[in-house]
Amino acid sequence: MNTLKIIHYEDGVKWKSLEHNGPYFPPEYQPLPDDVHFYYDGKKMKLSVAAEEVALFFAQMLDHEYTTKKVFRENFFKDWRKEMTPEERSVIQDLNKCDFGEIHAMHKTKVEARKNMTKEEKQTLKEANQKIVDQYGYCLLDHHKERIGNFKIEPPGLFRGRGEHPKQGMLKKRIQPEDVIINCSKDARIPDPPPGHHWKEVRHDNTVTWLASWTENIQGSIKYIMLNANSKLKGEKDWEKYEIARKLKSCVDDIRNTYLGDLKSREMVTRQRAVALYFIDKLALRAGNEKEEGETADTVGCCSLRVEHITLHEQLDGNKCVVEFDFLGKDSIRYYNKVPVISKVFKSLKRFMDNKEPGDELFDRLNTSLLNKHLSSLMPGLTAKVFRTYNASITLQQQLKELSNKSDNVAEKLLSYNRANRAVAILCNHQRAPPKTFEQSMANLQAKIDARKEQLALAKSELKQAKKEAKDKGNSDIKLQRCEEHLLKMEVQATDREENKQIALGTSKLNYLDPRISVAWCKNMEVPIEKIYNKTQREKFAWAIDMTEDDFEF
DNA sequence: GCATTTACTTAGTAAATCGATG
DNA sequence: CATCGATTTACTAAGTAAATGC
Repeated sequence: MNTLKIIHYEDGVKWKSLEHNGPYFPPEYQPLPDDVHFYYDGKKMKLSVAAEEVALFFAQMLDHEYTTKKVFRENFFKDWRKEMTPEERSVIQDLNKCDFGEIHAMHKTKVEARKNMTKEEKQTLKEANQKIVDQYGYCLLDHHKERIGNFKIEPPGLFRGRGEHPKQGMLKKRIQPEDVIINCSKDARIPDPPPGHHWKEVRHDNTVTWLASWTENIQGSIKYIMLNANSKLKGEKDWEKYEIARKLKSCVDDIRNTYLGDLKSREMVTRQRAVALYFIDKLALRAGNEKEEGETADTVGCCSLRVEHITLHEQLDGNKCVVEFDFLGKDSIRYYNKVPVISKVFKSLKRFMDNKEPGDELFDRLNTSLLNKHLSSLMPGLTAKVFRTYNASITLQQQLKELSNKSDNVAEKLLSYNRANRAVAILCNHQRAPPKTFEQSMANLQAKIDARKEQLALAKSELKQAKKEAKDKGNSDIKLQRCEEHLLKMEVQATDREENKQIALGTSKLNYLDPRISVAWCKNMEVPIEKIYNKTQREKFAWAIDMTEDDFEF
């Protein structure tokens, strides 16, 4: 357990043998039935197959907010016109004159029909899907059968970037076998391309973990077919990640002293680096790589913060030296926080912002590469994101210790667990859109609680009466207890749900919290592991569930 | 006991990080 | 140093299962 890296093979080699059946391709486009029409400027118009397919992509999304956005509409229209025949192109010049109504209606009918399928039809469909999974969903890696995470080629459609993405609405093209690179071992059977097709390339690169790849046409980036999270390869990588974070725990005090000392440096780079590290450590900010302007939504992380993203307050809400953050991070999720900082950091920030305007970088001498180089010199394997893992996991461990009691019942223990989990999610700014039916379902639950309370009160008085008349057979006592338990459970549920309105627990659970902390907690608290990890999660964290004793400490 | 609502799971894929490459 | 490639992290939506009400 002391060696950090599991050395399986010589450097960089990920496997010795890899065999699979290639990716699964989405079905071909089925042209619209003859009674479904597209209209331009009020006139019926039969589209070519290529133009029709793209029209359907748009029509399918008509209920979505995307289709009301200017950028989305413009990008879509531009790309759609490229798919048209010259004749179509000369007619169709204005998206506002396009009537997708019938196509949209047809789509909705189809969705409805799928929902209303009989049990048998659903069963048939399920079996067909299972057949696809059986055929394409697994591979042999070093003679072990492993599940593939995403074995399907992404179907064509309209690009749905997050936030104000400049490329939203562009046509994501259909991928052909001729676009796909297959990776497998030399001695493996090469997967058959679909009939009449060939692969772009077959290579045998055992220094990577992917089975197939293609280049996507929106950003020109590469997409990969990779293993499921429960695979040995991914599991070991995950374990390594947490071991590095634990190693940070052992030297984090030194590192903190180092960057606090660096705040006094005469070198601008060093001071900027120190302040950035202070943020990354204290606030669990992401590194913040620079991004190409105009290619993606305007989002930032620590190193790419600009002056308009922070406001300095000498005094705010009774605190001194408060930094107010307001920026869009990964996935255009807003980060808003008011944080009291030490005065040296505050003064440095003021200096960094001198003579700068909105749009200028706060840390103009710093980038993630520089920062990570420095970090790796402090501890092998240390990068900016290790701080997030470390701070997330250590927070969970602390919170669990603080919040949970052995004497609590299971529902209360789980509330404590969720609260600890939530503290981490808040730290990492993992948000979700409040569920559309949140208010309603909250009101429903409250109504049920009230009803139960009433019932309980009634039952209590009845019991009293029964005891008085000495005709109680002892079983209404138990009934009452059950009723009380149920009420408590619902109240706990209500609290939990309310507190969780805008917070997503999944991301931290899956990616930041050392599962051994949770496994040890379950053992200690005598909570079944199934209560905190569902089947998928148990599979992913099988390594931790197997190896962890109740005395594990992160 | 069945239909409907609600909760939970899984799939899908975009968007980050970070080291390698030229 | 900028770009690229591989891998991890992220949220949303669709699908499915469970709970609930009639």
